[in-house]
Amino acid sequence: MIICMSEIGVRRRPGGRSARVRQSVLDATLAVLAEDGVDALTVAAVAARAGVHETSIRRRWRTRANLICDALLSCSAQQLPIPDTGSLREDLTAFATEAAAYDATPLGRALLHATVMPTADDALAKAREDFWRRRREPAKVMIWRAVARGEIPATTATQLVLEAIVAPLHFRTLVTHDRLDERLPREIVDLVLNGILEPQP
Amino acid sequence: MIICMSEIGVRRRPGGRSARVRQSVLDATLAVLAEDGVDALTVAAVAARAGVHETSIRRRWRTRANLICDALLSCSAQQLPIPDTGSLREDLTAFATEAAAYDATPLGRALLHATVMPTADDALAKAREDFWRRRREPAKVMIWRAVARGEIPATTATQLVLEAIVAPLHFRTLVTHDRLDERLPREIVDLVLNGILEPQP
Amino acid sequence: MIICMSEIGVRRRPGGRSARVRQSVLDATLAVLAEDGVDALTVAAVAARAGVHETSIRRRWRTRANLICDALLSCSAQQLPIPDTGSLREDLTAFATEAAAYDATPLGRALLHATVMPTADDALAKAREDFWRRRREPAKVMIWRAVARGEIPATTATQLVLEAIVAPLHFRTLVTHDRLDERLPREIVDLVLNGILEPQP
Amino acid sequence: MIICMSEIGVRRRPGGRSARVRQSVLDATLAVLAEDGVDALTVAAVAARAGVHETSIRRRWRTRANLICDALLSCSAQQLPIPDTGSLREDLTAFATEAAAYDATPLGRALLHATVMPTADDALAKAREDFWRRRREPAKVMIWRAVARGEIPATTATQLVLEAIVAPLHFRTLVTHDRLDERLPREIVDLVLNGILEPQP
DNA sequence: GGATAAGCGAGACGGTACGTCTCGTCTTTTG
DNA sequence: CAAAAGACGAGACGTACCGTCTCGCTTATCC
Repeated sequence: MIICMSEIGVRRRPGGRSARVRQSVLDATLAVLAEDGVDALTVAAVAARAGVHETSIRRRWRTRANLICDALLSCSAQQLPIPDTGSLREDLTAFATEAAAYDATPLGRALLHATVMPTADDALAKAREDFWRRRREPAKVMIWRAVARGEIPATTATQLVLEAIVAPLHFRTLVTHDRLDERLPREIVDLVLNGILEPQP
Repeated sequence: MIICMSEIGVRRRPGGRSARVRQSVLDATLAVLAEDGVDALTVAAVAARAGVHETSIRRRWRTRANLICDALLSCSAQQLPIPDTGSLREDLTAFATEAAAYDATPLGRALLHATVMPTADDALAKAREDFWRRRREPAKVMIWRAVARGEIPATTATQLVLEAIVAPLHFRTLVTHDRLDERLPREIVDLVLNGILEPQP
Repeated sequence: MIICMSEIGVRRRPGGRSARVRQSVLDATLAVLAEDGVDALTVAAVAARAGVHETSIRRRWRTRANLICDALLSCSAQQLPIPDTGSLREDLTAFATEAAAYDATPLGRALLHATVMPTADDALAKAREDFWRRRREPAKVMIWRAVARGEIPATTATQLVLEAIVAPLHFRTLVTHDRLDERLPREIVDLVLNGILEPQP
Repeated sequence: MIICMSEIGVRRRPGGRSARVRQSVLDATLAVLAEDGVDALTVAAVAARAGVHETSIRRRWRTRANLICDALLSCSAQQLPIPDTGSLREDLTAFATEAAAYDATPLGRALLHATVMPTADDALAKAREDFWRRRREPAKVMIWRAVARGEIPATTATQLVLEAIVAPLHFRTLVTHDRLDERLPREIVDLVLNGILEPQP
C-alpha cells in the first residue's frame, strides 16, 4: 500500500460529486467514530450515515483501516490552540487542560483509541504517527519561547517534556479511569517543571 | 455480565480436567497474544493451540473479550520486580528500564494493546483497571521508601509520579514509535525528579 | 442398538424410584411432544419438565430417538375405542371421526409427526411400525363383524380398508391443511363402502 | 419472512452468475435430499455439492427450511404424467402405480419426508401445501374426463378421490413399510371405484 | 456541446469469525 | 463404589462483517 491516504480521490474531479461524496464520507466516519467508537465503526454504518452506497466507499478507500486513517488525517489539521501567556507554567497548564478536555469528548476519545489500535498496516501506522506529529510539533513553540525567555535551558528535550505532560492524561483516559479532573493538568505541569526532589539548600 | 471473570471455572471441580483445560487455554491465549497480537487472536487459534475444542472455550468464557480479559488477569499477578537500591533515582530508573524492556517484548506489547482496546463490556473494563492497579500498587513502595529517607516530601503524589514515568514509555510504544532506547528511562526520571526549570540562584 | 426399547428400566425395582423416574420422564416426553412438537423436543426440556437430571435420561435411553420411541410405545396401548353399532357404515364413520378428532389434538398431531420422521435407527423404525400395528389391529374387528353380518365379502382386505379411511385424514393433517371437518369422515366412509362408479342398471 | 421463497433471486439478472448459483444450489439440495434424506441435509453439504460457498446459501435462503422449501417448489413443476387411456379405472391405476414408483425412489421418499416435517415456519408450510396442490390439480382431469364419459356422477368429490388413492400409498411409505407392491395400486383403485359393499341385488 | 471516461448505485459472492444450540461421551465428585 | 452433576468433544445453525466482482447508469471533464 503505497498510496498516500490523505490524497485518495482528491486530485481527480476536484469539483463535483466525487469531492462531495468524499467529504460526506469522511464527516460520517468521524461522526460514527465519535458516537459509537472505533470498533463499532462499520463501513455499512458510515455509508448509511453519509447517504452513500457502501460500494463507493470500498472502491475508494479499499479497506476499513484506510478509511479510518484518512478520516484521522483529515482532522489532524484542526489543531489545538497553542496558548501564549508569557509564562511557561501557564502555557503548559492551559495546553494540558485543553488536551484533557479534548480527551473527554467523544471524538477525542475515539481518535485516541483509533490511533492506539494495533495494526499490521504500515500506511495506517504511518498515518497515526503523522497524526500525533502534527499535534505535537506546533506545541513545541511554547518550549522555545520559554527558552528564549531564559526560563529553561536551551538543551531541554522539547518532545519529551510535551510527552511527559500529555501521556499521563491519555493514559488515564485509555485505561485507568482514575481522576481526570481540572486540577490534574496543573499537578502534572508542576511535576515536570519543578521535579519532586526536596529543594537542595 | 455479572460474573467475575477471573473466577470462571475456578471453584467447581478444582482438581482435574476442568482446571487443566482452563490453564492450558489461558496459557494458549497469552501465547497467541504474544505471537500474533490482540486483533489476530481468534478463539479457534487459541483452541487449536490449547489442544482443546473451540466449543469448550466458548462455553466457559462466552465471548472473546472475556477470554482475553481472564487471561490478562491471570498474568497480572506476575508483577515486575521492584528495585531497592537505596536511591530513588536509581530505583525509578531501573523500574522504568524494566517497563520499557517489557513493552518491547511481544507479550508486553500485546498486553498493552489489549488493555487500551475500546470496549463496551463493563467487566472487561474493570478487569483492565485491575490489571493496571495490580501493576502499579506494589511500585509505590519505591516512593514510600524515598519519603522515609527524606529524599522527597511526604506529600508527593505517588500515583502521579509513577504514571509520569511509565505513561510516556507506553505512549511511545503504542503510537509514536520514536526512540525508545536505553537512555530514555533515565531522561524521564531526571525530568520527574529535577524538573526542567533553571535552578533558582 | 439391540436393546428392546420399551423394556428399558422396566424390570428392575418395579415399584421404586426407577419406575417413578421412568414414568415421569415418559409423561414429560409426551407432554413436551404435545406442547412443542417433535422437533422442539429436547432432552433438556424433558429433563426439566420431569424434574430429573438430563444425565439420568441419557443414561437410560441413550438417545433422543430412543426416548421418543419409548414414549410412543408407552402410549400406544391406550387405543381408540372401537365402536360397535351393528352397522359397518356407522362403525367406520364413528371410528374415522375419532381418528380425525385425535389428529386435531396436540398430542395426536405430535405422535403423527413423530412416527413419520425419517430415521436411520432400526429400533425406532420398528417401534413406529409397532405403534401403528397396535392401533390398527383392534380396529379390524369392525370389518370382521361386518363380514359376519354379511355386509361385505369375507375376502375384503381388512388392512387396506382401514388404511383407505385413516390415511387421507392423516395426510390432510400432515400436509395439506385442507378441510378436515366433521363431514369428511362420513364422505370417506361412503367412498370406501359404495365406490364412486355410477350404479350399473 | 414475507418473501415468497420460490422467487428469491429469480427476477434480477436472469442469465448471470446469480441464476447459475441458484440453480446449482437447488439441484444440489435435491440431490442431497435424495441421497441422504431430509434430516441429513446440511447447508454445508449442499454448499460443497453445489460448488458454492456456504455463506452464499445462507445469505439467500437464510434458513435450512427455506432452502428445502424452495427446492421443493422448484421441482414441484415437473409433475407426474397424467395417463389418458379412455378408462377411469386404467387411468387411476396407472396414476397410482406411478405415484407408488415415485415414492420408491430416493428423491420421492425424501420429498415426501420433507413435506411432512413439522414446522413453525409459515412460509415453509405454505410451500408444502403448494407443492402438493401443484401435484394434485393436474390429476383432477382424469376425474373430469370420466365424468364427461358418464362413468361417474358429476358430483364426485375429485380431490377426495385422489387423496383416497395416493394417501394410503404415501402412508405406507412413511410409516408402515408393509407391502407396497405392484398389485396394491389396482386394489386401491378397485376399492375406490367399486366400494366394498356386497352388490345389492 | 457532445463524446468519453470516471465514478456511483446495486447486488451478488467468497471468506472469516463470532456466538448459540444440540447431542452424546467422559470424568469428577459425592453420598 | 455407583449414581449424580457437570464439563467436554463434535458439529450444525445463523449472524455480521470484510473485501472482490460485475453489471448498468449518471455525471463530470475534455476535445
